[in-house]
Amino acid sequence: MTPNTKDRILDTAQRLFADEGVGVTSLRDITKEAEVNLAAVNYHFGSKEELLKAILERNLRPINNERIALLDKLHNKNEGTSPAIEDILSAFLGPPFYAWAALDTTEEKQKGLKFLRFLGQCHSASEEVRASLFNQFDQVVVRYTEALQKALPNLEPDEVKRRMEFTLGAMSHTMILFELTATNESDQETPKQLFESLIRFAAAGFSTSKLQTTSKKTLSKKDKQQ
Amino acid sequence: MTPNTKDRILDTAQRLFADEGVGVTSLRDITKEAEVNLAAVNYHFGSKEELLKAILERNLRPINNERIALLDKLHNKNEGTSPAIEDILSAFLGPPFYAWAALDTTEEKQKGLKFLRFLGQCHSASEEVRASLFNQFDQVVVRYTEALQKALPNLEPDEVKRRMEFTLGAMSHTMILFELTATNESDQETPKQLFESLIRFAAAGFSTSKLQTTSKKTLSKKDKQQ
DNA sequence: GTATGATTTAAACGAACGTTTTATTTTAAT
DNA sequence: ATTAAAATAAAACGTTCGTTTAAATCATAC
Repeated sequence: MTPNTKDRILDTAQRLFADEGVGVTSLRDITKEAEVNLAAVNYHFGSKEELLKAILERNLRPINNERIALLDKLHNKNEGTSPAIEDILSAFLGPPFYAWAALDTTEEKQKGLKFLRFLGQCHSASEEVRASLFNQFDQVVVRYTEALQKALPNLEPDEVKRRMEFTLGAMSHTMILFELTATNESDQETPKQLFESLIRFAAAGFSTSKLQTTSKKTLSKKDKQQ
Repeated sequence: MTPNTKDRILDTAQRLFADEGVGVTSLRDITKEAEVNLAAVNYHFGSKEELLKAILERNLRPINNERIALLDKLHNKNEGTSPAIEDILSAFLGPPFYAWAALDTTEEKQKGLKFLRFLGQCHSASEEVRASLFNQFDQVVVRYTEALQKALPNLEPDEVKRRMEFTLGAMSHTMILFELTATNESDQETPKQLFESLIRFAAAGFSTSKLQTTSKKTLSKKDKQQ
């Protein structure tokens, strides 16, 4: 309950960043809540930005490692042929959620929720924050995009890239909203259902053929806004 | 090129909010760029938050009005039967993009890009910013969710709600990235293609049946992170 | 026990923030 | 031309920010 100063800062900052956002959370907020001295952040981390990077590093590393490991496992299992779209997406989208679901204590689950929300927010934060996030994340996205392009040979590679962006948007948005559905203790199935729905949604979006046009355009050039 | 003070503030604030984010953009940044006095913001708008609301109001109103009008038109055209999923999604996702594409001058297009990016950022900003955004937007989302639930009677209503959230996430993420693809002047087709891809992606995600399970789980309980 | 390095503490730094105040200029109606 | 209101300008308000400094405390090895 009372770890060393460094971990107290990390835990508290992680929670406040998730709750209030990185930009509006001050070092005074963090150190007061963590019950450590104001100067401790600069002593242990050097600056506020280095603290942010440390939080991202600490939590993202195992998740991204698992993403890569799961993709390798998928490639080994399906020698020669491409894995199923849904399996690829499950390996990509699953780890953050399953890592959270595997947490033991309710206290750890609570902290995990804050971090999922925090991660989702980072996707649309300032350029510096995004840079810290994508430092690790980029390589994972590139590898999964390549796997999806191989699994979808009838789609233009650029179309796969676009659909990967849509999936990333849906994922980050889901992470931000995740806390709202997961805090309801009486319903432990909803979080799992939410991520399974996301995987199915994205898999269907990836799998649709590009030239499918089931209906005509409903917008003409005259329908312009005023 | 040099409108009145009020519009100069609105235009400049819109651009800076989009570029830097709401939280980190100061009134001094805005008034310096707009070449107006610092006190002008509080004189014309009362506060920084009221300025933000004014920007959202000014730009969102026509887009949301068109969304409602297009949905009504769809319902009138398909009397009794539900409109096609892709038509509903096109009516919902199209207006921000088509409003931008209908802008005449490159200067207006540039400002429109900033606003799209700004809008996307607001979706995952602080609670107060989201409140200003959803003040109008909520009613539109509710109406479209109802239309989609009627068009997808085999899906649980909650599943439709979840897929609507996925679509909102993909949309806001796309808006943020939109500027990167649209600023390339040599390629005027890419922005249009991006939104059409989004609509097709979301339509496929909505249309998939809930119980479709094309493959087994790839994650076991033993695969927990360390 | 004493010395040495690591850590914590209290206090202050300069800068930037949103807002307010007061004075000056501009505008428009009589 | 005079007057009242609207708009702009300059300056200062009090707060909060991240960071730094310097002293005090703690831990540990000799």
